[in-house]
Amino acid sequence: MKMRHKTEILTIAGELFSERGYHGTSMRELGRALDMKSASLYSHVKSKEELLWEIINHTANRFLEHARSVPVDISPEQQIASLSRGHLELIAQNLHYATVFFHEWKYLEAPLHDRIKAQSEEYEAFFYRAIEQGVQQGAFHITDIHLAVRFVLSSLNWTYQWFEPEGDLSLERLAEHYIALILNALTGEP
Amino acid sequence: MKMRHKTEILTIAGELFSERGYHGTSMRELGRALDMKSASLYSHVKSKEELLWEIINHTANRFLEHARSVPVDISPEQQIASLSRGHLELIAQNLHYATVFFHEWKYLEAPLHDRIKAQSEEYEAFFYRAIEQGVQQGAFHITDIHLAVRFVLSSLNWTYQWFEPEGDLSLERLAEHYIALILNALTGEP
DNA sequence: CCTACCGATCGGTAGG
DNA sequence: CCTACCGATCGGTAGG
Repeated sequence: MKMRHKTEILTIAGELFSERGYHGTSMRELGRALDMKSASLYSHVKSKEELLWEIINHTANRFLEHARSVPVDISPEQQIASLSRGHLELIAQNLHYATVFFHEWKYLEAPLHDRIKAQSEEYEAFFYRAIEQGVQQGAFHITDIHLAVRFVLSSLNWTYQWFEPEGDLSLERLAEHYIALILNALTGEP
Repeated sequence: MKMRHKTEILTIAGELFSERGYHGTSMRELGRALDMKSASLYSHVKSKEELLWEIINHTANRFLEHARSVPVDISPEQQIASLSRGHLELIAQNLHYATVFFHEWKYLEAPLHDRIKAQSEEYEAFFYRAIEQGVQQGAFHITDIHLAVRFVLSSLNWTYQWFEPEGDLSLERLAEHYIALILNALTGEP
């Protein structure tokens, strides 16, 4: 009859949702993983969707927090490097949450879905402005900044699909190589 | 009482699975979208998972077919360009199937899962060999080819998450810009 | 945190 | 392709 904290429930929910999907995980399975009855979960959350929302919203906030912490008075290259490194670290160090975030956010109901969408756009704007600065300063050679933002974020996001925290490839090495590839892509002559 | 073809069922299943997920779509919903009872679906397929398998296997085969059709006696740059263009075309022109492929393949049962995994590795090898050739010829400056393959495929794969076939951005323009960014990334000085 | 339970829905089958 | 139906499971509530 030991009491659970909400964060403990969210952690296990993140594991199960990332492995089997939100719709593929039942409250009974989650209860079983926590050694409690599914009915007891409802004293911590008011619905299954609340679990999904908390995982996704928490992750979105962490992405935004990091982006806001990147200085804007460093070079565009350094901004892109810092944004990219933070992005990869967040994914690699919170693989379950990141997987749920990327994989399941579209299953949130409309108002919540829209809030995440707005946060994503705010987040992308940090990449946009860094690349824009780089173009203005002549460091980057990009004719479609929006497309370049998509390209950079695509290469970073997909990491959740294959990265193994216990594998041979360290996060440091991954980040170093990816940042080099991204900066090459942005600076290359047209 | 009009008869349905299996491809028609698969097309609608692809739409529903891509929008609501495999676990989030019921056979009754699929039947409703096809104007038939869910029980009747079982004269076409033996299980819900067969629908998922056919969509994913068909998509995997099309990816492989294109990769095999790319000549190996053209320059590494041209090989990467052709592989990338084909990849983007396949996603953009089969957005529902591609979404199901990327999003739901992990929900296949182990033996089917393994077959798709093997096909994915075979597919990645085409990118690997093209980049390897480019490195040997001095055109690409890459120290970790596996990581470069991941990077390239990541940037391409994520397209299914945001591309709108009816939107302002044409497939041609997308492919042109992405190929330039990818080749920049691979050729850039270290 | 539990037991007991609700109506709804699930994938799938029998038999025509 | 249909009607009728199966046992299992779903998210969630009542009441303690």
